[in-house]
Amino acid sequence: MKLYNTRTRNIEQLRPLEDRHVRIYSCGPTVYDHAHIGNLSAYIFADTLRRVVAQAGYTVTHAMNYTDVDDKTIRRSRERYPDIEPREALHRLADEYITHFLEDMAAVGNDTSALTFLRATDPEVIKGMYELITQLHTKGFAYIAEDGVYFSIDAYRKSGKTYGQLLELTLQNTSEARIHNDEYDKESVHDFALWKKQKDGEPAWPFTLEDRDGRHDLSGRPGWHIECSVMSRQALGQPFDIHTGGVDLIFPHHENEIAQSTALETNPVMATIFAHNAHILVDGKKMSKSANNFYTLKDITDKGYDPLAFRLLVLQSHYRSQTNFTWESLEAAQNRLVKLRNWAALMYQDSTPAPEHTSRISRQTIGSAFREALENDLDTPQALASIADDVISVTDDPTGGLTSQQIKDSVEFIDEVLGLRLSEVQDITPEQKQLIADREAARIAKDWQKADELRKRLEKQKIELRDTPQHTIWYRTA
RNA sequence: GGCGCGUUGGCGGAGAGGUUACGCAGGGCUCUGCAAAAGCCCGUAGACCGGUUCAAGUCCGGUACGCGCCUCCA
Repeated sequence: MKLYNTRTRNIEQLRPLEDRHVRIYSCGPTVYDHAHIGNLSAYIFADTLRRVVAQAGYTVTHAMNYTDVDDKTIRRSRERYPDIEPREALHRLADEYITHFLEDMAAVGNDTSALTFLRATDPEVIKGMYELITQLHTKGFAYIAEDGVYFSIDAYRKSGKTYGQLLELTLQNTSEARIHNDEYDKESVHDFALWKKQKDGEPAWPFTLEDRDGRHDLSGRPGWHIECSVMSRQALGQPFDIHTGGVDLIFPHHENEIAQSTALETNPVMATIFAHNAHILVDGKKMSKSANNFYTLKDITDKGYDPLAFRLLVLQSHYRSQTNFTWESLEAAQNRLVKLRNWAALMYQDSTPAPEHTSRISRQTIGSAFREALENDLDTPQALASIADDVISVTDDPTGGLTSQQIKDSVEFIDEVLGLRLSEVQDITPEQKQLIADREAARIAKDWQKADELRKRLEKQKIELRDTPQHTIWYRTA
């Protein structure tokens, strides 16, 4: 398994730190609103990565966080529940959007049962953040300011570690814009908040730190970056193998996570591989909440599209390429999905094995082209192409010379790795099978009128028929 | 201003120094009682300008345009 590593800017062989076990951490959602399809594409990437790593023979521990405390969750919770105690309001809002999130995840084929979820406001996590910040403070990597506790990048650098492990940070590309925006009491413009003191009406957790001036009451809430540092360590230990997220998280989020997580360690590596997915664009621009040019899954389903068509659309392009979302391309993906399902339905139907192909195409050989593509930096477009080449269109026989059992195996294998849920295609009922058999009999008797009538009855049940030289095939219409 | 990425056929989107990506849409043919699907074939893609090479979408340099990050962000 090879994967592009942002840290080294190279495609690298995956070498798990523990034998046959791969630990993955994926930056999850901030639960203040519905996820948009750009968010979902990042989770489709993470889910597919986990599937591919698992099928490559590793056991996988995959952790994801919920950011359930930040500026946006706080603001929204106060709007929504103005009369409720702030922490309770926050919790309610988060619960609500976590539910929506899990629904969306399932709808686009992400297996949430394979994930270990952590919440930033979980008491264990809060405790972990308190401990880490305290230690950072004790060791001189953090300092107390007017409005909170900040991480000192200068101290981190002086300890001999690199701030800027994922991208080249120069004075020019970081300071200029930040100087003008800087409204906080930081020692350096690069420094970032580990903990923020409570403001009016905001939820807060007890927090005290002691320095030479005495004990400071800093009750408030965590900074964004510290959440991921603590949750990843609690779920996976450190260092772990793969850290995923969108490219927009490279800086500052992941850079800051690395600094926090490694300041107290001898090993400067937080995770071996940092893997980042490129964005989905709308009209050639990045989709974002702030630009208000985003679509949610509901927008897609409202137009009658299948959420799994969106998954297929995402998988059709490489995760490191920007993808321009258009309704036309979603339509194309939906058509392709329907055709894949029609092929999957063949697993319930008799097929005539063509001996010269049966040995070539099987669960194992889907593997060679398919698996090879996926294990090469998760090349899902190539893998999908190999399905078409090797499986679906090998011979005149629509089954591709596969027995129904082999099709079933192939479909299940594809599902296992791509999560397209093709195997959920239902078999037809015995009654429907009888109708098909009756029509066959009518055709043999050249009773065309009866044959056509039976076909019409099936069409009303959303089943269409194809007569091939070998036999009659059914498939479902939407 | 700094750093990085991209520019492929009607649309989306890959791999790749010499041979079909793939999908969707379109045209033709075959098959078929009809139908539909499928199969086969087709449309002479590779931003622009130079260079390297026997050979370049594919490597190198430059130009133009677009995008991302540098601020919350998948």
